[in-house]
Amino acid sequence: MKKKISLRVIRRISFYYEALLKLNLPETNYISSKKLEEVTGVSCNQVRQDFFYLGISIGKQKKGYLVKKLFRELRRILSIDHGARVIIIGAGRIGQALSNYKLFKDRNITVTALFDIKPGLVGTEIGKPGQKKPILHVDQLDAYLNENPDIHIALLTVPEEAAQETLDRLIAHGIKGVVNFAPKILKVPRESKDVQLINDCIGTSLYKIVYQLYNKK
Amino acid sequence: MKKKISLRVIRRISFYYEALLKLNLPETNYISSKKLEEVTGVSCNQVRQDFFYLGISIGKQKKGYLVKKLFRELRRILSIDHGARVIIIGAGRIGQALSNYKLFKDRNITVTALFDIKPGLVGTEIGKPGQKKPILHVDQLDAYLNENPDIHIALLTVPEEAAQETLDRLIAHGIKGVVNFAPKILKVPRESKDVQLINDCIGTSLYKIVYQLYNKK
DNA sequence: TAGATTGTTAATCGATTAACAATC
DNA sequence: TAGATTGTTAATCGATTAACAATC
Repeated sequence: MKKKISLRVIRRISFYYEALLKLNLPETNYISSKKLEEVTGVSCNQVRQDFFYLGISIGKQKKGYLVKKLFRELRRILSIDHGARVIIIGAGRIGQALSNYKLFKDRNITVTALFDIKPGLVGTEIGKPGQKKPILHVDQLDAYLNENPDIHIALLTVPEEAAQETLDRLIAHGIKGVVNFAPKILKVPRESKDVQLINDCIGTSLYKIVYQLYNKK
Repeated sequence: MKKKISLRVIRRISFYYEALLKLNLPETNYISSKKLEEVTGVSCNQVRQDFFYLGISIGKQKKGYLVKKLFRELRRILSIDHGARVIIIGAGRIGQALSNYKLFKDRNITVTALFDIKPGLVGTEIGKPGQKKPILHVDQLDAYLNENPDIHIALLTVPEEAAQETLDRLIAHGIKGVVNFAPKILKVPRESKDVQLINDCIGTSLYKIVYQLYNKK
């Protein structure tokens, strides 16, 4: 029975990893939970709690965590060395932005292709020379996934109205993980419970700001 | 002393609002918490709990909530009738996508202008005819905010490297609420505790999917 | 009336924070 | 040694779920 790891934990783990990337310390240095608090904003107690929960017990009292070892553990947890390959459905502005996302490069995630239905887009390529990604027609999805059996993840950036329908189609084609960026909560059909879906609806957090700003006493 | 309302509650409230928009029921209809569960995926218990917590007690036993009244309450909580006006800092693909975001229109949020530093962008306009928004230079920010004293919210879509610096600058110019979309946790300086900041880092949830997919037993 | 649905309280669950003995 | 920092447990906090009396 696997321990369940919440999105919150994974998100913090990714903060630690990014902070480590950015600090660019020699591999033989040590970094303490206190220092990690400083650079990530996550309390040192939370840092240690996370490490404990995930079974990372590599710290040395008085010193902290060996950068080399910590890197290795974080990479393992985030499955960075798997080098996940993903596709993007919807080649609008958000899809295009994601196709070139620096964050993904740092995590060894490769966008291999985009899919759309717009005649002006389909058949073109985007990205810098040497990293060009084709924009294919959604009808080519099935063939593409057959040719690329290592692709299990899709990022969904189609318009809200097409989102649920497209998700169903992706699942029918065997996709196992989907991140939905449209501002609409999607649901995985009952019969496909093994499919992972995250609703990462862009911009919805704006309403907290609006709420707070207009409800000050 | 104001009750603290978490982002989660506000997000769910926005789901209810959107569901209501989409269902487009006659104002004299009733909608039950059970029906809201069906269309939003939020359990009926949670729906009633939220309404109770927010002081919305307008239900009728056996019927549910009068659509007209419920709309009014949700709009009030989300401050939709305030018609918030916001600016976007960073006119790249994500900034441009947000400037034309359907979700914002539904919520009566208006993007009035974008800011950037790129010579090719500054001075141009984007958006459909009749809704064109200027792209101004970041140096014009101060003057712009003086001319538009009703603008208190900025959406931050600059590259990661420039994010913290730009946030500090926005705060110096009097901005009171910021949503950060860059995949980097930003912090509000200690001396500006009244500024609301939400780190809505796009794409970071992808790591949960990757994690889950590569850690199946 | 019987059935459905609310408002509200209590129980449960999960996540964060605090504390501290162990020890390098 | 004294001080710092870990790993781990316990306490706290907050959010969700369950239950049910009230009542239309």
